[in-house]
Amino acid sequence: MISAIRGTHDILPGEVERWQFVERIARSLCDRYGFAEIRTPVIEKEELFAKGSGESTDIVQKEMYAFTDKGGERITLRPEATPSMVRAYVEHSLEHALPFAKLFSMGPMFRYERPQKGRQRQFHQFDVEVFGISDPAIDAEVIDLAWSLVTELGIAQAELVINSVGCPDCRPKFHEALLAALGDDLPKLCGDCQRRAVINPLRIYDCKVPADQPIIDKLPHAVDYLCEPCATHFTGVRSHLDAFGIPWTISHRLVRGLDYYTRTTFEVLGQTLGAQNAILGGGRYDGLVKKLGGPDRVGIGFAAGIERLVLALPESVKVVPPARAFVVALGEAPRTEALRILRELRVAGIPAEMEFEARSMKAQLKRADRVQAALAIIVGDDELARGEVTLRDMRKSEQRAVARAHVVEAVRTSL
RNA sequence: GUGGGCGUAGCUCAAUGGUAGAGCACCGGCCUGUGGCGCCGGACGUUGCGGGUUCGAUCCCCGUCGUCCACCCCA
Repeated sequence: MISAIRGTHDILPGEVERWQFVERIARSLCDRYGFAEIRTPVIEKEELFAKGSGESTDIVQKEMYAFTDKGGERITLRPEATPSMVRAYVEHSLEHALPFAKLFSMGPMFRYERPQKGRQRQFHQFDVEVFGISDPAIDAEVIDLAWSLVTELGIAQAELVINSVGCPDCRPKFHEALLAALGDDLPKLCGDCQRRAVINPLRIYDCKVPADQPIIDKLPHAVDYLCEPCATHFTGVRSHLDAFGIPWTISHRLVRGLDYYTRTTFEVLGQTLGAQNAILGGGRYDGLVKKLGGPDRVGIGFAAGIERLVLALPESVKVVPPARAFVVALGEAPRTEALRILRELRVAGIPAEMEFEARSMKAQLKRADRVQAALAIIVGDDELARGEVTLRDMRKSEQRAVARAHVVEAVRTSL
């Protein structure tokens, strides 16, 4: 037997309805908030992510499905959406057509990691990006969309955390302060932290080693070292969120693992996801468009893990299939007529099914029951002779004769 | 990449060093043209794969693959 590749999954009927529910709400929200859909390729040049996501990130260093194609080009399956969105924005000069571009996309992402709860090698993201708007109101709008997604899906016990990581002007000062405060304690931290101190001191806040926590708890906070514009921006974001009535808390430890973030960062954390508790995460990336060869336009966005949304969905989300009819045929001549009825119903827009194997009426009705058919249309020699069918209401267990010519109308009114 | 748990019927799981069983699901009968409930019957397994120990392995050992959880990282 050939099985699916490790870390990839088939989404089967019964499960896929929950996905469709999530996707439906996401699209509906984008409609309401004025976001347009964009679809970008699953494969990109490797350098897009080396430059975009950041050479130092784990995603680029060890998690990309990168390979050389038959033309000798370095290609990768996309590990995240943002660089692709930026590339498309730059490549098509969307700053002209869409000066204030509000875009969304959904699709598979790929990271070579060890699978666990809420983490697959092929996973799916709902991704939202805005280009060209720097007002803190847009930060709040993007966060509002993210929060509305979670609440409209009925995900309980979700928590919104925000932070500001500053900009290239003020972050060096914060890094300095961080290292100064660390001082003699630095050698006491874990190996990962020692490396972070050199590459990206901010990410010391990501550390979960228990022994390091007392030291990290005493470190200065990024928000206290923001430059004037960044501080004003962050205050604006918070007051807009308050105006929207969205509950937030500041997490000084929310620094995120991608290099491009500036100013606002945020995550929504869930309860039912095991160790992978981030349902969605994002932030502002004001230098990224320019870095990828585009105009100097700001950006902000987030990505939500669809698997994680589905995991966090309440059990009670059961998608009820539309009412349907089931055609039952008894014998050869009735079967031909039954097939015509089946097609008439479908052409008329009525979901209808039929058992094609010549089985007993009992078996056919059992099948009708299995597919939760609301109506059975029974066609046998008796009905054929009278120019009728028997219309059985499966829920009420009542049935009546209906003229052959009026079958579609009778079914439509009885469903 | 590291650590641990688990791989037995389609699904959920039992069992024993002497060649496997239940519940659900499936098919049929009771009901010769009437589903759900009930009763009766049927079909279904190279016990993940490879090797080793043993007279004999589903069980013990080694390897491998898969899976789950955690670290790491992140959606």
